[in-house]
Amino acid sequence: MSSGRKRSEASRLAILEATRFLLAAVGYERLTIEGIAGRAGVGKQTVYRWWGSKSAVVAEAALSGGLSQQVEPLPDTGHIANDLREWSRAWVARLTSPEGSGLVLALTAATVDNQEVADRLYRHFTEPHETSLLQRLASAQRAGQIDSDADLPTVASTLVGSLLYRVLARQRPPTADDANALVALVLKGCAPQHEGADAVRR
Amino acid sequence: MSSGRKRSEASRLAILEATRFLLAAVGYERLTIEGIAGRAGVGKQTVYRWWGSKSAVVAEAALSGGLSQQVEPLPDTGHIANDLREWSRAWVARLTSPEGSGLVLALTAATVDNQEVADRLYRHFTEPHETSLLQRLASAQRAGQIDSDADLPTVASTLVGSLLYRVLARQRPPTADDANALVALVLKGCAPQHEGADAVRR
Amino acid sequence: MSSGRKRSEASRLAILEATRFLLAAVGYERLTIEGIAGRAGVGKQTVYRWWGSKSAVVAEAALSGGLSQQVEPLPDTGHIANDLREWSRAWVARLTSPEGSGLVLALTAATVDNQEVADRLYRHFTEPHETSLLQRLASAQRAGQIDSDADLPTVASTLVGSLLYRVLARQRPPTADDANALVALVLKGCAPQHEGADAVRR
Amino acid sequence: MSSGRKRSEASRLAILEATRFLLAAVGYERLTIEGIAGRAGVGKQTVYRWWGSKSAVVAEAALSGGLSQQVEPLPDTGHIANDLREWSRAWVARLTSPEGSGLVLALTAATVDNQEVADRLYRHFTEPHETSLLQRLASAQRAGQIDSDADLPTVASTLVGSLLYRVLARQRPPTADDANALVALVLKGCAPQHEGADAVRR
DNA sequence: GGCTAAACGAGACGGTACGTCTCGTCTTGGG
DNA sequence: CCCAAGACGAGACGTACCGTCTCGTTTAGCC
Repeated sequence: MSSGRKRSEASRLAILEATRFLLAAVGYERLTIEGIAGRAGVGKQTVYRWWGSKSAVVAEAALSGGLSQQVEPLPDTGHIANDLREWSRAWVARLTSPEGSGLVLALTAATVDNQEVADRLYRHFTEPHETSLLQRLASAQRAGQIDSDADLPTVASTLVGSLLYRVLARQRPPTADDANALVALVLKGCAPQHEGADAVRR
Repeated sequence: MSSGRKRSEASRLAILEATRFLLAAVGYERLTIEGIAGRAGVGKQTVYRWWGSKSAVVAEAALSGGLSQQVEPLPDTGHIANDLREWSRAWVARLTSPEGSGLVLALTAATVDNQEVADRLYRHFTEPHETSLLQRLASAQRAGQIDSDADLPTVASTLVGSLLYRVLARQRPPTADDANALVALVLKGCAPQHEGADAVRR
Repeated sequence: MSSGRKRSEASRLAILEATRFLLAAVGYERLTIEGIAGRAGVGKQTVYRWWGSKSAVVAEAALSGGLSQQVEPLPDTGHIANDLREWSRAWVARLTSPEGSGLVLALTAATVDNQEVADRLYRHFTEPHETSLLQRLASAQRAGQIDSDADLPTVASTLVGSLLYRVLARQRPPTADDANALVALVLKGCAPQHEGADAVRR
Repeated sequence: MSSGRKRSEASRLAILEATRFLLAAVGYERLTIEGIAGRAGVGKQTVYRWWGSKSAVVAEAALSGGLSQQVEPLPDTGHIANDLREWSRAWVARLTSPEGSGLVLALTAATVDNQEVADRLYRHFTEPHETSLLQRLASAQRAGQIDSDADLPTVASTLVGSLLYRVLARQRPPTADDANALVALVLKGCAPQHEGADAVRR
């Protein structure tokens, strides 16, 4: 019962790096496995051995590259509005940077192409942001800055999705002002109900 | 100065129909011009003569097919909450139907692939919904049901984008309850300010 | 009822020429369809569209190139021994020339690989030589220079095959002397049986 | 300092056996080193360590398998015609058996591919037959059954090569009758010259 | 009503990339 | 030091489509 040669970590990294480079250079549609293998100095089989589809390589390349590490757990200064504004500012900046928007488009294409990849990307890329938001919102809720009846998951996914949508639409990319407007809208939407703040009442 | 043969309407329709069929059958990634031409009983050149790219055919096929006609201009019963709930219910139903979600995915892929197509799709597919929402919201604003300072474009695009995002994420598809929660959040977020409902202010 | 574009004669010829060149340059085993297509300036599909296997291209390339045209119909000077010596000299010269022997090896490999190609090569390459020999032998038989009971097909195929075998064995290639010895052996083997067996003498 | 593990005879035999099996099953062209190693339950490296090329393995497999052992040294009953007929009958039977003809084709392909293998195969496979024939012919010559001037090597190689050629041509395989006709032709061709039967001499 | 010219179906063309197979080499760990 | 296992870089396989380019064959207007 022998074991054979070990998987080459150098090749793995070269493939992911080449994928990231080419994704930025030519976009998802024009990205090819042959191109990746060529630029990584690797046989095509080595790509197929471990990934089996363009979308899978792209997913792992994106997840192991920049962009996802920085899921910094949202500051908690005690002031939810400031914290959300800060978060949204950073999120928008990242989404609208050249690499960021390109990556969002590529990952979206991969998501569209492949359910399994969609799951993986969601789990490692989008969900952490929602989770992180959720925790901060819950903390604000406990602090009484947010209504105790508020539907926090809806709030979180609205914040994340609404901005992503603006990037994907490829029309005017979202600005810091858009982000602030969104935060304002949503925060007021879940503000605590003391006396007369019964907006939706009727 | 003769004019030559006219463009064949039959071929045009056959191509769009074939595109719609194949899009549903195999998805955007595996859709090919050759496949479209073959199924439409048409030469490839006839496709290239009038469209020139996969994404362009897909865009026109989608826009000329179902889904987009029904941009009914949002009911105005005078009760904004009810009207938005009704709109969101219909919107979610359409997005989560098998054809609907498939089409959203395909159009997203086309949008990602091609800026020009992105513009066209936005203009004919998404924008009308936002516009229609916007008009209803403006009407509600005039009726005092919505705060006069509310940022209506942000409200509209949040409603549209937030639900689209949930479809694109391909995780749990949005439900009528999700839609209601979103409407409630957003409506409260732009409710009129009576006196001290200044939750976010401080 | 349309017809589509016609087959390109230029491509056909370029492919056959490239095949001949590469066969001489690298041999049958190292000949590739990609190499042929590349050197011919042609898409691979154009090769596969019309031939479908390496051996088939090689067969047609060989048959349409040199070597086979020259099945000159064997001189008939009335002197069978001289005529056969002349034929065998030319046959050996052709088989042992660099291109000749290379081609024989390649065609043999193709023959081994593919029965259908074997048939075609036999019919167009070897058989004509045997037929041509057979006719000359029959003429000699009528002239009384060859025994009337002689088994001419055996004689012809022995002459052809015996020399080919020496080329294929890739040991000492056959010489003019070998050819003469073979002719002498075979001619004596079918000499007329009268009294003094002076058939060929005059 | 130590001599390490000894070469595994079991692996060697398994490789040769697998080669023979696969040669019969799929032919030379579709035979692969990986296939051999796989079927032999052996690492590829073990094949490369000891042979280094497909043709080399095939050569050794063929030589160490059936077909070659039986180079029985030709009977000598004192009657050369009978002995040659007996030999040719056996030779044809072996060449035209399913395994025999397949092996001839495979070995021919190997011969074509590789000069070194060609030498080895000639030396161990074809030459012994010619040598054995040569000895019997020399004996007949001494017995006066064959002309003293006869070119025995030509006779022997004609007998061997002419029949091999018929197998390689892959048209009608040679029969016992063909063999007899060949023997008759050749034997008459080197029959002793009684008086003035010097047909070919001048 | 014949002429001309563009659009049509068909399908071959030079290409690119696919995903698979095999090559010959290299690495690992067990015997 | 040999071996089975098996990953590796390389590159050919045969297929699918790309977008372009002929081919006849309709099918309009226009004379």
